[in-house]
Amino acid sequence: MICAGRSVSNAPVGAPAPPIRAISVLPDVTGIDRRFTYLIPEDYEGPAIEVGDLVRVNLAGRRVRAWVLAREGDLSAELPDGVLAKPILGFVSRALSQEIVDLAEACARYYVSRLRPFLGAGTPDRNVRPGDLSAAQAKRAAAIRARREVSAGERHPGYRAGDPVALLARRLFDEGGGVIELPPNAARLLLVESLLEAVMTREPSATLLVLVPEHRDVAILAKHLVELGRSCAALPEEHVLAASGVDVVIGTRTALFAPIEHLGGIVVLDAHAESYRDERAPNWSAPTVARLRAVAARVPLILVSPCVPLVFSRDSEPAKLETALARAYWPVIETLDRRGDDPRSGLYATELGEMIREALARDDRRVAVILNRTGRLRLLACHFCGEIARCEHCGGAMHQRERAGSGAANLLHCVSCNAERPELCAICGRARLRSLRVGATRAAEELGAIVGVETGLVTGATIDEVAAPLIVGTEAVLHRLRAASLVVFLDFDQHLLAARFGAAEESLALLCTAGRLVGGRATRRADHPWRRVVVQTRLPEHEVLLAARAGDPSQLRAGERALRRELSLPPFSALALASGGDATELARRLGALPSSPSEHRRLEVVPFGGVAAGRYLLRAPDHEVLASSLRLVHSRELNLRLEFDPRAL
DNA sequence: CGGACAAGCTGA
DNA sequence: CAGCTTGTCCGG
Repeated sequence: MICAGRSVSNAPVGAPAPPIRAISVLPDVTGIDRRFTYLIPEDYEGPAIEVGDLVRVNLAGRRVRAWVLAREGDLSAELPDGVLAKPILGFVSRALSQEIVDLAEACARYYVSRLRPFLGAGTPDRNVRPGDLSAAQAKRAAAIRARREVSAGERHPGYRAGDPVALLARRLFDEGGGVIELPPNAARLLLVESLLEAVMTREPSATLLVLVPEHRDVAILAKHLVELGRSCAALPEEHVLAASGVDVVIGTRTALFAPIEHLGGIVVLDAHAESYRDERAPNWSAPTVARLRAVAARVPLILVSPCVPLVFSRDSEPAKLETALARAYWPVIETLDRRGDDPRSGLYATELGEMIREALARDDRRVAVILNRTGRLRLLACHFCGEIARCEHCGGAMHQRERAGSGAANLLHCVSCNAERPELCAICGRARLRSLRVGATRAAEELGAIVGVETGLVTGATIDEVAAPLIVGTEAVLHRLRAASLVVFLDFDQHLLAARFGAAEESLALLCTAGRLVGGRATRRADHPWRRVVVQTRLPEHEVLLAARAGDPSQLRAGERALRRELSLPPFSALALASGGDATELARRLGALPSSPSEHRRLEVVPFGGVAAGRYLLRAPDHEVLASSLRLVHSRELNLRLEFDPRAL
């Protein structure tokens, strides 16, 4: 037991000891993730230090930032013998709040993870001085005054309290939250507006937190809401404003960690979107964290999606619009059945060129053509003997690579071992190879020639604005354009047949995204009959295509639900992938856990990708069983990565 | 993470 | 045995 006060205080013997101001902090240093006790010096003159603030401390001789996790009156119980708490070096920034620190701790527990990634997610990029808050509050007061002047007649022209979308949202909010299946072209702004009304009816000063998948959507939605006279903080730029109390806070997944003084509800738009999942460990996903926050704050959570994944509708169907109405908001989807086509016609159905030419001629909007493969030729075969071009060293498929300088012969390049050789067949030695699978780069060249217009290429790597009327590329195209007359999927079977159990849901999501660009069936018919989504496929009767054409994903979901229940796949089980140096040790410890009484609650540990890979797939009946087992055996000294709901499956 | 320190290796 | 590398531990 120590008296840390002695190290900082010269209080005379016999006088009452001054209060010890100790704080518990977590340093912002990777690989530490431990709490340390520091003191606020007696002569400290900076701003009052609160839970969630960033302070600077001296840790093992280094000056580092650290989050304040708790204020402790008495540190005698916390410190081991002989350890003296050091004073903090100063205040750095306001960052989080008690609620967000609690949320981060709940997340770390849920994902059996370190705390630092979650604290980091909510911390603003730029330091916030305590004084900045009052300026933001002044701005908020102005915004509220402005809002009072908005009369009912000045509302968004589309807003009607009796609109089916508004009613649906209102009903779900009043029931305490839930899932809404909102078709691709139904007004999301109307839904948000309705939820905002609901929040403010319940508590006028409360804030609605709105999540969107991409940063681009933040500005668009925020602009609309401001036009409606709502005070609105767009994250991450307006972190301070969000903390000061506004009607709406909008942001991408990190907005879940925004300090909001009085949260009234959370809505996650396009809850199916993959960008809601952090690709870095601990791979947290926004709908899951949104649920943790909503439960802690006791506010409704509304998940909205045109294609509600099974994880959000395991046992019951989402709330939805009446079928005929929903159908009107779905795009026209047309399939080009390629089964009968001559295989030599390549990637393009005979009528495709004419379809694109018509859309370009009759519409100001651009045409988007999607092929989700980058590069030129992804799989090559000898024109004469049919042998696939493979690497002599590792046997992997070789791709075509352009050689620097024009006119030079192409080289074949092995993606896995980097070997190169001239473009010759390894078996018969002849130099004529043909492509079995064409990449987006090559498709852009070919389509440009077929249609006879300027063609732009967009992939995930494209940075510049692309102005061409015909855009060819990977699905990055769908996120780049705001509207299109025609969207073509050149090889949709690649998505439908992907060897992942989520492939069907992801394929439907692609059609929904494309459907937003071309608009709904109801608005299209008379004036823009060519606006549609065209899908080239050899599987025109695939249930994904049937569901999309019917504008009703519930039939697809019913099939998936039965299948996944049968196979005990999520959401009828919980999965995690353990990898890294000590994954084998983790697997051993999990295997040694005493099995619980009822057999079905057992945890399965299966080597993944071969025993030698040192990766293990963990399966339990539900997340809580999985996480609590992992919490029992995981410890700080184990070097491993845990990925819940792994994507690679 | 990165500094401190201990253990292990090398050359004179 | 100094001088160096490598490995392990720990931070308040």
